[in-house]
Amino acid sequence: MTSRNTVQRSIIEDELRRLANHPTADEVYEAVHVEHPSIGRATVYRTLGKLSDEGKIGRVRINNGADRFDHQTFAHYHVRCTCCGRVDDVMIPVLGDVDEVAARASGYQITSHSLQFDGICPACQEDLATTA
Amino acid sequence: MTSRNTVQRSIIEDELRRLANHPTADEVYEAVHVEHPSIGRATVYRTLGKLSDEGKIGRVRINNGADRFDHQTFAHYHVRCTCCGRVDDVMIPVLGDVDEVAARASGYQITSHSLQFDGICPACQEDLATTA
DNA sequence: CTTTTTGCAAACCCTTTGCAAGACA
DNA sequence: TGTCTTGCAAAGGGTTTGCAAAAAG
Repeated sequence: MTSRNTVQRSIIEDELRRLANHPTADEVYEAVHVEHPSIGRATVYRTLGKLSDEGKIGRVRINNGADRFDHQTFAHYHVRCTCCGRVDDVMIPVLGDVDEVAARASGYQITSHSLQFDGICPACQEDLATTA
Repeated sequence: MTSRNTVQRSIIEDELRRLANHPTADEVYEAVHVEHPSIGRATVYRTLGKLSDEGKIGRVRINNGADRFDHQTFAHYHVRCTCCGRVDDVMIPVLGDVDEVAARASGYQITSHSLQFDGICPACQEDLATTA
């Protein structure tokens, strides 16, 4: 069950790092497809999944939307623009004690939390201001 | 664009309040379907959506899973059991200042945040303890 | 009588899966 | 060689939508 180094795997990982900005699996697929039309969609989904399971990349689960993949792996939060859908990093300190507090409040054994912000990105704020 | 009071609407809302425990739209549909086989799935999805848009019920977006609906409408957080999938309330104080902090950190105009916990519910903890 | 809502089925998005062929170690 | 991975197409879960008929105001 060891991971093999295939051509596809490194192409996909490279493309994710090139795109940099939290692409969906499908966006990675589209980008890869331009140069390598033979690489299938399923391979991209499978490979991104494996890479994130192995901790080599991050997976950002978005409420009500496709998962996004992150070339960075350290813990941080994300914000999604409700106008254009883009997703950006939110560089604020990770909540240290909420898991413990939530555990006491719920009786659950907490393994993780995810905090997602929704809002309007700077570009869309501009657009709204000039349109109005 | 005013909301009309239809039979289906009140049946669906009543059923949600009876179920109480964060059902998915499909679970509400199944429950409604028992007594009212003529009510269609699309009606349940549409009605729950409208009710939550109107603020009469809550919608809980679950990472990587079907949306759930909540008969309670005040702001609170949720935890999902990674074993059995159940979703419970987490009655901890709502984070008051994170939106502002996130706005400063990201340049976004933040409209909301959602915090979801993942963990193991008391029942599954039992099961794991006795099985191991 | 006008507008919303319903029920149905089909479409939709995102993702996973079965399988035979191909690539890695 | 033995096992993992690929590519394809089909299936899957969750949800939305087009449309004509029915119901609300």
